[in-house]
Amino acid sequence: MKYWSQFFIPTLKESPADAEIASHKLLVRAGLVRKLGGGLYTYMPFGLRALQKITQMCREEMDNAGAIELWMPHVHPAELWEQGPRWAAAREIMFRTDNAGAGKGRSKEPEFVLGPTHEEIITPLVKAEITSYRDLPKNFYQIATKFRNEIRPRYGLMRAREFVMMDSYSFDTTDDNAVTSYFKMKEAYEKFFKRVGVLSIAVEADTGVMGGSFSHEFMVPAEIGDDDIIYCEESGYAANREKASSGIVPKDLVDAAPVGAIEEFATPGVVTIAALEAAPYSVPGDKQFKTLVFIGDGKPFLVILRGSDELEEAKLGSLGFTLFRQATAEEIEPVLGAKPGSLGAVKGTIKDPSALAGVFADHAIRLVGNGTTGANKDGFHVRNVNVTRDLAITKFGDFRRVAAGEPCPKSGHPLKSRRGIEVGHIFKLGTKYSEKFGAVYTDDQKQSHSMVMGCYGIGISRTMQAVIEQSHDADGIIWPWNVAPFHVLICVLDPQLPEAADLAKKLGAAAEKAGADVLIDDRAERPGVKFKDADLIGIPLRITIGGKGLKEGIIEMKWRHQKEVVKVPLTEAESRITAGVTEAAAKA
RNA sequence: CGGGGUGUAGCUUAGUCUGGUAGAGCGCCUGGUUUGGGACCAGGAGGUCGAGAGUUCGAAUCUCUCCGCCCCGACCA
Repeated sequence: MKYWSQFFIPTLKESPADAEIASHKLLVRAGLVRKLGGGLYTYMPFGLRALQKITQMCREEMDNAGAIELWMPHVHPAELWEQGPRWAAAREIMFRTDNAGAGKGRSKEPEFVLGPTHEEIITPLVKAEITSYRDLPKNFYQIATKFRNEIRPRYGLMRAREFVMMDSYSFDTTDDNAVTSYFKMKEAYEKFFKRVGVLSIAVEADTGVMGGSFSHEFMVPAEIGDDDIIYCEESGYAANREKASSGIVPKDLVDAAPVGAIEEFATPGVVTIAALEAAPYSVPGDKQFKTLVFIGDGKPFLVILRGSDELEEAKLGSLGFTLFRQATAEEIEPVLGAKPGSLGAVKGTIKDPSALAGVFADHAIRLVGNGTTGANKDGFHVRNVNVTRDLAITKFGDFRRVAAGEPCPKSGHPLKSRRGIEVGHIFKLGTKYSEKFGAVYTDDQKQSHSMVMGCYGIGISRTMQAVIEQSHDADGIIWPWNVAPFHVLICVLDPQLPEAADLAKKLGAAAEKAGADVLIDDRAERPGVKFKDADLIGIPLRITIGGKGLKEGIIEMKWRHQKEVVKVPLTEAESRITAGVTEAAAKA
């Protein structure tokens, strides 16, 4: 039982100028956090209570799923990262120090990084400690502060430079077992988010810089989310837009028959899809081929899409390049023979085909048939281009961005889209890290194999804010029971009256006995201030004790998520509160 | 990193264009009146106007440099 006057909840009437979204404003107004700098926040006593409840539930669900908690350093020798498979990509977001050894008599100054995640730490550890199949599987986790030098911190705790994350790493003997471990985690995550009281949906996701074979993200639907979720209510299909595919290309597609030979024609000044769609050319976007040039690990490669489609750049990750980027006009011309706007992939028109690392085509271009594309000659295009006859495709793949309204790949119903906040992510990694670091085990046939890994993360601090984003109204936060910093708020309107103070203490003790965390507002404030603050900080159950009510022989009960104020006779107060607490806890 | 914006008291801000003693609301302190949805009256404290340089008799205001913060894009839990 805490007394407000002894505790510390600095509430604000006005929103801070730098807060844009509801949850960020409320975090600050309700006294949960204070900002130190961009993406850096102090968890105030009141906010820390919510964070710790989330942490504890996460710990319990991980333990229940058989994972084992440990604690790893957050200062890492950069060497380890250099040995790992993603130094080039990851160093961008890491806080680094290269003068940690300065003035200490070392000839070479070691470089250190602050850990953004721990694959590079856990894998060498497991390599050293586990060598036998008898010790597998294992899943290690920690709940700790992570550091990422975000290019743009945003929305309070949503994207911070320093944040609390649960990260977990599984090690298995075989691919099948790794899949089992993966789905055990998926189940643990679902239980966790349910306990937190936040609606989250698992969607298929891109593996990004993490690498690995498949992956799910846990998304909290919210308008302000950074991600697009593509989903289908009929089939249950749901995926991050970066990963989503659609059924726009029929499985039994037969390519259109060529209507004639390729024919070059002059298109002076035409360098966009739209310009070719216009008169006098009038070639619809979906009858054009769009040719994009990228540089992958130093070599150019082509991506071909329908003119009407957009590239989903994340999907190029499946091509296996460590680093890739768009090519510049200067890099393009010597290889293709023309500037952007007149590019194509028709056999024989590419100036230097041997320079290319590959020509990758989206499946949907097979819908084109007798299409038009650049001639690799400035100011010229070619028509009657057909995929199998005229293009030298290295590999087909899914590279286009899916739009809402396209058919679901499973049911064929129109796909929908909505925004979401990513609060958790699970990856089946495979052997990418274990091979690199030599994490092998010996099986019962004395054979040596790389361990099969998975890695899993939950943004604990981000989840706290996602809860607020999903559960608030115009007056303030509406905490779900299990994450509420306190469950019961006893507003004592006349704290100077001994009978009111005594009753608050007695009812608080009863609520505590029933399992609730209790806060008593004993401040010498006017009732209006107390009610406004009560709504703002969002404690689920409010009990009001006032001099007026005491004379009538009643107190009041009000749930934050309901409008009604219920008058309760003093004689029933204790039992009604106990019953309310018990019921709310059972439902949560 | 590219584009846009912004910086004045603990918080929200006016004043900047057109240079001339730095203002308000909230919050805070003192006294009084109030007392069931952010009360009222009287008094008070609190500012190197983000930092530095320059122009000027005089700079919050004009110029330059730097820094912080916010928004849009790429990245992420």
